[in-house]
Parts: sequence; structure tokens; C-alpha cells
Amino acid sequence: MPLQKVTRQEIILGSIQVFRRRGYYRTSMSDLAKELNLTKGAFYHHFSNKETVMLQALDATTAWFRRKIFSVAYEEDLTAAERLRKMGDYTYRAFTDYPGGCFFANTVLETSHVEDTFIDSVLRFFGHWENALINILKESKPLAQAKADAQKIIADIEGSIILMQLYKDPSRLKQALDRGLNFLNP
Amino acid sequence: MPLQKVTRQEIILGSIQVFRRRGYYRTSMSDLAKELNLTKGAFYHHFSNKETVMLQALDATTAWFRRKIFSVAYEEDLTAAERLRKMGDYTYRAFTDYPGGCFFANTVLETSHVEDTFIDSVLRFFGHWENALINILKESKPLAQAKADAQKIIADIEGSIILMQLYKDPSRLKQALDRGLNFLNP
DNA sequence: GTCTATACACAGATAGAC
DNA sequence: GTCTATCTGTGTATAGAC
Repeated sequence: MPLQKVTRQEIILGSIQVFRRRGYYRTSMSDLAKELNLTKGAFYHHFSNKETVMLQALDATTAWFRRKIFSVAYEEDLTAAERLRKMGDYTYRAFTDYPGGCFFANTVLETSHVEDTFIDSVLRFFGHWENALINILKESKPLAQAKADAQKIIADIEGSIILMQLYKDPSRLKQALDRGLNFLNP
Repeated sequence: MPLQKVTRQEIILGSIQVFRRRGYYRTSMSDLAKELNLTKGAFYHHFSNKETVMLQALDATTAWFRRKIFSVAYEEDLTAAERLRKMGDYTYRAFTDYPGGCFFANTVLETSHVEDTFIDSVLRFFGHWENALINILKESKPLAQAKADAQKIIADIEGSIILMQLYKDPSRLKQALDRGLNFLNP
């Protein structure tokens, strides 16, 4: 056992992987410590409770999505169609490169009827996603319609992520993302 | 504390309510016993472990959906449009009369990356749902297209159930069900 | 910063009285 | 059929040595 330093950010990144696969309640502090090659005692030196780790894991994931994916919606050198397609490609990779589906959908379904600790973090994620899509769609339709369409696209993608995992078939998600492209054609 | 008899079916019905809201792992045997006004000891007299209760809860729910909702797809005295609309109305009530969203989506997201105990039960539910929709849609389009459209409808509904719970807004589900009706119009 | 050891609560499950 | 009591494992969290 090496005596190495681990940063808080490394801990959060590792914890995201475990939380997304196993869920919040089924993940123990031992699971998180093991993922980081720490003992429970060492882990508690960095984070004093599981809830804090989860909240920071959710917020770090939202920040990652904003930086890597939602930001595409605001790239002014691309057309609306190019931005929607590029965002779709990135979204596909985000949800297929690592197992566990959508961290935020998992979290709201698992926890929202037990406690409201994570609702705000989940709401922020979906708010940023919706706004990104609205920003692309509003160029070709009224704002209210753009918002309604953004919500349809997100619902289709989230449902498809469930079925993708159930049937172990990533093409379910791919097809949903392709359907999203149609919302630019009136 | 009365000395009353409780049937296995009553236990399953009560357990479904708890499992759907709290999820499988977060539901303890004490939670289930409390819901039925039993002690843990009495509960274990009827079911020797939690896994068995969950499996029977899932299967009883599938049976209920087949009997009350999916069966509408095969009512020969109704047109395809009438059957799809009626099934949509019933589906709306099924997912809004009680809290907790879709028991099967919840279960697959919560457990599928931890154990494969419940996958088959979840697969059966979605298989029956898909077949019901296919039976309606196949009258107006090729079978392959009917199947693809059935999968789109289910994905949209399941995603909307997530967002319905997140935003506490049942109209999200209503709108998804209305979108499903469009698949009869070519 | 990391470790071992431990306190305490609650989980799933069982035994035996009534 | 239901109860109380209990066993055993594991969970969150803390204390203190290195």
C-alpha cells in the first residue's frame, strides 16, 4: 500500500463512476474508498459524509456537460443544424463511453421520493440542457415552440437511455438523437 | 395490535406501493412490515426474503398492466385509434394515481448494474407493452415500422415520466401520450 | 495523509413463546 | 399467524497511531 496523495477532484471523479453504476443508496463509503484505493478512514479525511460527495459529484458532472456538450449550442461559427448534430454526437459518447446511463435521471428516480437533497442539483442539469437546445431551436421557431420541442427531445433521449440499458443496445440512444435532428425541419 | 390474518396478495399489493416509491435497496423489511401493520417476524412468516417479495411485486404489477391496460390493444370492437387513445388514458391514470413513477424503469436503473435478479421481469413487462402497441399500429403500417414506432412511443413516455416527477407536472406525461396518437396518422 | 480499530445504528434473517 | 428477542453482517462515522 503506497503512501500517496489523492486530490479532492480525483476522489470526485472516481466517485461519479461508482455512484452512476450503483446508485446513491447502494454505494457505500467502502465502495468509494476502494475505487480510489483508499481505506475508509483516509476517505473520511477528505469528505466527512456521503451526501457531500454525492452533491459534488452531481455538480462536477453538470459542469463537465456544460463545458464539453452544452457549450456547443452557443458556438457561433456553426449553423443551427451543425450545432444540433455535433451536440447529439457528443451526447451519444457521453452516455455510452461509461456504464450507468444518465447520472441525473438515476438520481431523481432513486431519491426524489425519499429525500429532496439532490433535487436542486438535478434541476440545474436539466435546466442547462433545455436552455442549450432552446438556443439552437429558437432560430427557426417561436420561443415557446422551441422550449416545447427541447423538452420533447430530452424526454425521448432519457427514455431511450433506459431502454438502451435494459436491452444493452446503444442504437436505441443513437436513434433518439437522430429523431432530435428532425426538430429543425418544420 | 389486532391478531389479524393477512393474505400473501395483500402483502404484495402493499409492498408494491413501498418499493415503487423508495426503490428496492432503500426499502427495508421493516418498511414492508410496517406498511402491512405487521412485525418483521410476522412478515417473514409469509415471505422468507426480500428478493422474493420484489419478484412477486414486479410480476403482479405486470399482470395488472396486462389485464387493465395492455388488453385494450386487443379489443376487437374498437378501432385502432380508439384503442390507442383508450390505452393512453388508462396509462396516464396508472402512472399518476399513485406516486413513484414507473416501477419497472425505476427497478432497471437501480439494480441492473448491481445484479441481474430482476432483468427478466422488467423485460417481460416491456415486451408485453411493446406487443400491445405493435398490435394496434400494425394495421396501418408494416410490422417493422409498427415495432419501431412502438419503441419510440415507449421511450417518449418513460422519459416523460422521469421529467413528470422531477418537475412535479403530470402534463409532461399527458403530452407524451398525445404525441403517441400521432403515430396512427401517416 | 493514510492507516487500524472501533462505536453505534440498522439491515436481513432466524428462533421460539404465545 | 403474530409476537419478542436475538444473531450476524454491514452501514456511516470517529479516534488515534504512524
